[in-house]
Amino acid sequence: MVIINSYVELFINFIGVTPNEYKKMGENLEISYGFGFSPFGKTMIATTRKGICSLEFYDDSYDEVLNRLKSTWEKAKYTQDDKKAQIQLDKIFIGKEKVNLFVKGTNFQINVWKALLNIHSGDVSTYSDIATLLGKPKAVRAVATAIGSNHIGFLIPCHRVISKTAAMSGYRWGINRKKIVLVYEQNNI
DNA sequence: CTCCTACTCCTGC
DNA sequence: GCAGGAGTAGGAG
Repeated sequence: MVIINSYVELFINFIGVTPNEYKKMGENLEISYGFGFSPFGKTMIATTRKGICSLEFYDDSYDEVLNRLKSTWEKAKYTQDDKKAQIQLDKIFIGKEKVNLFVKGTNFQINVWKALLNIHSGDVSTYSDIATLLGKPKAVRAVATAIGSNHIGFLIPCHRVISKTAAMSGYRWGINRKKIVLVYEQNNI
């Protein structure tokens, strides 16, 4: 069951490439990344010309999220710009405007991530609902794995997927943060 | 091929 | 209520 309410939401344009497609274009990719703050703590954001390719929360050290960025887009050229990053973060979390996303994943992962975009702010869904939505009701664990490998926090709303028994289940950036994001959204509809 | 998993269901306490 | 096990489909190497 995916509950859909109607209210204004970020308009998200989604471009996905498979690992093979990325191999062909990887050499020319330029990534601008930086560290800033969002309502949910320290945040790293990275963008290409095609769109945002990473948005991750971190607590003490950014080593982990930066390493993950660089291993995902291993052939890209990187420039750091924290000021630009903070401006982007402010637009995302405070304003409401169009956002382009650029992600790398298998077809299965991309389909799962697209499905997440249909869960609106303030609503939640479950892993089995997403699996059913994709026509593979038994692929629950595979769906969960795909959701867990999402690198674009908040914008691809993996925090809106919880387990069927109403437990929060997992979150890459900490269960506690998952709760905080959900409460924040329910209060900001 | 052999692992592993941000799941779910069913049991038995 | 909680703990443990089986079933499960895909992904990663």
